[in-house]
Amino acid sequence: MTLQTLTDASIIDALRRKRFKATSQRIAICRIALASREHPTAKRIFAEVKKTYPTVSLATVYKTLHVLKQLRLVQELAFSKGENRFDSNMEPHLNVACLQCGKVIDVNDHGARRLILKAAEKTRYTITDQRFDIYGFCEKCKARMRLTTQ
Amino acid sequence: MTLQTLTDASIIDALRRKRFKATSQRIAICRIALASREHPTAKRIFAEVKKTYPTVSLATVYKTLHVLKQLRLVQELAFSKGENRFDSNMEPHLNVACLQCGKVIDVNDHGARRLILKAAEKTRYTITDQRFDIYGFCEKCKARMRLTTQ
DNA sequence: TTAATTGCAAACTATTTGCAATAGC
DNA sequence: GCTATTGCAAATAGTTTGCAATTAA
Repeated sequence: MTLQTLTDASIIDALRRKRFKATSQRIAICRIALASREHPTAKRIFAEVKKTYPTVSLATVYKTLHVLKQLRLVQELAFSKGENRFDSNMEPHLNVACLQCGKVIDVNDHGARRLILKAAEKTRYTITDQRFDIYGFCEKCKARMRLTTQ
Repeated sequence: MTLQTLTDASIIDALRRKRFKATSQRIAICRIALASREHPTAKRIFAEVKKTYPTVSLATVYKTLHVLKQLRLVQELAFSKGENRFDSNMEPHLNVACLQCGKVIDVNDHGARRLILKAAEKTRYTITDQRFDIYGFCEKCKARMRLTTQ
């Protein structure tokens, strides 16, 4: 499923296929989580859903994100500090993250796929998922740091 | 610094160069954290250090691991559930992890380095670190699963 | 001598869980 | 109608912090 075909109908469908109830809260949370390319945190999604669904709870957001993981529609990315983030890009890709501002850029590169094949070959593991993170400093933060240290 | 040259003297040296005090607890924790290839958790390191240093505290282990991160001698790997793990292999490599038993195999592959260069080029980020995780099922667990489902 | 570090306990934060009320199927 | 799900509050787990006593430099 790609971003273009992501309608409420397709969300309801994906939920029902695995016998999950398509509640209105769930549909709203799924819509936001799956449409975002910003690798949002649970709290960020919560804040977004509240705009149209003021009574929703953070616990429901967490529970729905767990459902989306089971449906293999999102991946949870844990970091050594702060909250986890959720990524709806399930294709092998690179997350290039800024250590200063937290901005994450997705880079699609065939090298990622090639690396997975090689790892499978060398280890004889059956591969199901992957996470390629690259950490550093984005252009904006680099410029800002140059200014503050002069 | 490689595993072969990792002596107490070199640990003390690395600490002092950055003006950290070389306490006996720190040396013991560093020795264990840097020698391990098992991506240990803080608790695992704590249990190991206690064998020779029964009065050490978990807080000191965490503080020392933070020092090792500052020295760029270990990397902290967070997962969406459970404790973080610490990896003393600082070269670009793949962590091939079994989702069933948790076993992690390091795979050194030049493709990893190539991917970092490409990401830097495309995003203009200055890259400092990376983490390449591949998840799946190891041969042993696959065999075990075939047996239990038959 | 003095400033950093230790070990304890308490604090903190992100996430999960139990449960009565509610809503989908 | 039955069962899953919601939203609240409380619990949990991992990690961090404050502080008096101790130790390295």
